[in-house]
Amino acid sequence: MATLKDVARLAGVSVKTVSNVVNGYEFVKPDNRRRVEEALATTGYRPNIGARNLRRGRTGSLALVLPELSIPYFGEMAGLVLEAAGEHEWNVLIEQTLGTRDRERSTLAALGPHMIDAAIVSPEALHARDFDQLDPGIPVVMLGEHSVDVPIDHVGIDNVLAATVATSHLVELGRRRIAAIGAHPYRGTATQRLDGYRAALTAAGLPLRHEYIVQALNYHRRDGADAMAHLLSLPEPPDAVFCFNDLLAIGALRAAAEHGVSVPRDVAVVGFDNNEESAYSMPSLTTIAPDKAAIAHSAVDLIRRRININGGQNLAPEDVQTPFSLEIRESTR
Amino acid sequence: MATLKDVARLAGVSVKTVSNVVNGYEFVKPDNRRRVEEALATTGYRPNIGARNLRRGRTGSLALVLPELSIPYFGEMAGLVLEAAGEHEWNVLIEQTLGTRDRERSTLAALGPHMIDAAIVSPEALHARDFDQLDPGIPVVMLGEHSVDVPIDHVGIDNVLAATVATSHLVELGRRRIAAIGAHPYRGTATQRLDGYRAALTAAGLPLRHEYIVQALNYHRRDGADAMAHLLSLPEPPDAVFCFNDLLAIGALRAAAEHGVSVPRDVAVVGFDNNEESAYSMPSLTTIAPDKAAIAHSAVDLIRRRININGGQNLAPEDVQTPFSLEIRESTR
DNA sequence: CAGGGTCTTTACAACGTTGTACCAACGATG
DNA sequence: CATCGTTGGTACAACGTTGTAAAGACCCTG
Repeated sequence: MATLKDVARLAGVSVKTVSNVVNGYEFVKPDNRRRVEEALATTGYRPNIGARNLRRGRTGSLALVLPELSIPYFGEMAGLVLEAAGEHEWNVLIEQTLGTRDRERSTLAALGPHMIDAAIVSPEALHARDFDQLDPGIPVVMLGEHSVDVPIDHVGIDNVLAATVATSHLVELGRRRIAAIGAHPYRGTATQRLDGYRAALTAAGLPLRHEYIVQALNYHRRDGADAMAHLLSLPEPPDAVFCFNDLLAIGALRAAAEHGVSVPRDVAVVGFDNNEESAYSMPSLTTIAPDKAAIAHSAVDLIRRRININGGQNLAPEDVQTPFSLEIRESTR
Repeated sequence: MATLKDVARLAGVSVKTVSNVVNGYEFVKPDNRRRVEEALATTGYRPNIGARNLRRGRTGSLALVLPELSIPYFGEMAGLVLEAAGEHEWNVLIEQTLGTRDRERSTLAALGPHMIDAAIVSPEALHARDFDQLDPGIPVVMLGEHSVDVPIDHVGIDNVLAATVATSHLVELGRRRIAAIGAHPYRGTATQRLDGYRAALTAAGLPLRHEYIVQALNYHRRDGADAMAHLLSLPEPPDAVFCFNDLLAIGALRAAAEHGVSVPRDVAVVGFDNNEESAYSMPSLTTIAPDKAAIAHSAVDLIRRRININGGQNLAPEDVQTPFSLEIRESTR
């Protein structure tokens, strides 16, 4: 593999002149520039990024920390973050935490300032004090989850509002026994979505019935199916269900079908996330559709802001709210 | 950020002795070792991976090149590759090609030997000669697609056999008008799956009807729906369909429902890939289930083999076939 | 043609790490 | 006591790049 030295020898100039040509430095004599460019071409020179970064003190990589790539929402988000980061010539190193606090913590701790310039974290089980682990010099943006006590940049939609919109939609359909699937003991977004659900019911003058609020410790399809089966076994089953993500909703659709309950006639279902699969489920799924591309771009922008503005240490943490919409499909039609 | 030098000064030893302690070198006096370890702890030293790799001549990263993370199959595969690579302390840099030959080629070319130790590539549109772009010093493993002319390691299932199994399953159900969705002008796996489909029909003494073979230029849900709609509009529509991936099949299920055609009664459907969503579709999808974890592990193993065995340059390219099974669900029951 | 500025190039050091070579102390051996 | 091998430690160079400082070439002005 050719190095600057090799190219310099071939072109008959110093190493630094080659470096200057490679980096687009202005003041190089046309004659030398030509010879260097020829030498670059014949050697097929490619800069050693590692060495460059060692010298420059940055790495050119971002870390993207998320629970699991096999979960559609995170797969889609990861793809968009890759694209957004690529526009600024960042490589992306993806780390999976599998949603456990242990792995989230150790990943945060292992994120040496040497491997990456910044991190985008989609936490699931982190506590506020876990962020102490993190090197203070490295900017972090949190996606989705919004741990209030941590002074860290954050991007996401207004979960309370979105949940209210979703629940109100069910109210407007004339449903009166509206359940929620996805309550969670300490997941922040779950709490916010539950708040929005409650707010919508209260605004509509509907009672809050605790038996209509079902926990889900994981947000997989199976959990949604189990929760729905439970709801349908109640003496007075709901006539609508708001699920805190699309996977839960997909599971709920299946459980409904297996119980011979028609969606949306007997039970209307709303999801959250707008996974690609939700447009094709049977029936297709009404869902809250966050603007995922906007989330990805905002996250990258927040990082650029902290990196470019001298250290960005004493910038106040920002909280960017990205738009969302309610995508109405067959499951509530 | 503390460096070896800082730790050495604090412990009152040379830089190299600290380096020796960090790297577990045996012959360090207990007394010094203790002092160094204390200094390491108080400074919170973390090795600069970039510098280490520059010195050692390796990067500690793999590239994973695939079409799109938002496609469930690749999301799931990426997650498994991350885990498999993590077991050997490799970081994974993911690059999306969006399935275009241009981006696949430029990604291959940009894969300097400096950023990564090796690459795992899941090509979609690459031609054999595109691999010339690649630095010969960097090991590559291809997933799925098997471009015959390229002397490169490869991991995947036996696509011809798997397609035969899928099609034969439909034959055994008593279906006689079996269609295939997913033919593709130059995608290798498509050709192989078509071969397997043809072989199964021939073995069963069924005629090959060209109107039952539908192209799909992309393998998304929409393409499957379009193809199915087309098939159902034929004067003699099929009574079974083998789709070359699960997304096509999911689309086909929806098109069938929209045409008032019952699955599996009127048309049985088989997919390929066993996406997680396929166990929850309505009806759930019979599908070829490759052992994805085995693919991920084999790919990482092939890379380790090439890297460990001195240069691995003159090792014959290996072709690892991983197991698969037929997962029978409602769509053929 | 001396003086000054602008362009152009270069040698050197440094980023943080590790391999190599070498030196020093030590106990054991002859 | 000279020699040797083992153990423990160090100085230095090198990985490939770029910032700094300084030197050289050039052109203008008076």
